[in-house]
Amino acid sequence: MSFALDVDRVFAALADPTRRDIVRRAIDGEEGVAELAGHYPMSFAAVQKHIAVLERSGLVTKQRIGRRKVVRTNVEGLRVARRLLDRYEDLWRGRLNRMTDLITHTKERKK
Amino acid sequence: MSFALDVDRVFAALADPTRRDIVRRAIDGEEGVAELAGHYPMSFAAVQKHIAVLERSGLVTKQRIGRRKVVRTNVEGLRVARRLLDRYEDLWRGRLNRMTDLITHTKERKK
DNA sequence: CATGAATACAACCATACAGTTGTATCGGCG
DNA sequence: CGCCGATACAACTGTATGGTTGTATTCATG
Repeated sequence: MSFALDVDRVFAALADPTRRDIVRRAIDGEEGVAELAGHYPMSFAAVQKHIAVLERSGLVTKQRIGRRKVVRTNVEGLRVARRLLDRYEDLWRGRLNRMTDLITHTKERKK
Repeated sequence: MSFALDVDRVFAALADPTRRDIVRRAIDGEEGVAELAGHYPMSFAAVQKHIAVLERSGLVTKQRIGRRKVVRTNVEGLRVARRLLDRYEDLWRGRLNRMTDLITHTKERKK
């Protein structure tokens, strides 16, 4: 399976509009590489490469169905990124709390 | 000020561990460029460039304090990325709901 | 108001990436 | 089995990126 889910690769993969759109479409997990390629104004091979990038990042997987390979996004990959952003938000809130504490402290000192 | 907050740049900026660490540290908004540079095993100029990338993406801003320029992360930039990931999650849930509907429908047909 | 600390910028190198075209492999189906 | 639909891969081009060193700018402060 070789499931990397490397944070660097996940964010790098999401930094391209074509790839984000592939991720969106592949949520339904119905289209093969060729169908996906049809939606973008670039060569088949280019889209194939984008999908390969997404695959290495762990954001999508491919599964053989009939004679096609269906691309499907792996929500867990999206959650890895989301959790990281959530941690930053937590730190931010922590900072706010510390600032509030400081203000409170100051006020008490002033009394 | 030139506040971009371009999604592409935000994700690209987050795709580097050094830059993510700068974002984390700059949440407290206390260190200047030189202090930040001290934490990483690379040249001052390299860190400066990383900060410039973060600035162009809208993830951090700089503010002159004394003779330093203090770097502080802009939470709104993080939220832009988070919202996008949230939308994917919504689509995913939507897909799950549609699948459930389909199953329900099938069951009813079987009855 | 001159000096030096702090930051910015330019030029350069190596490597990675997005796109192209062309060729090769793979596997379902007549 | 053999064809062909579908996918993969290789080689090449232009451009962006991460890193370096060196020089320029800026401005607080003694």
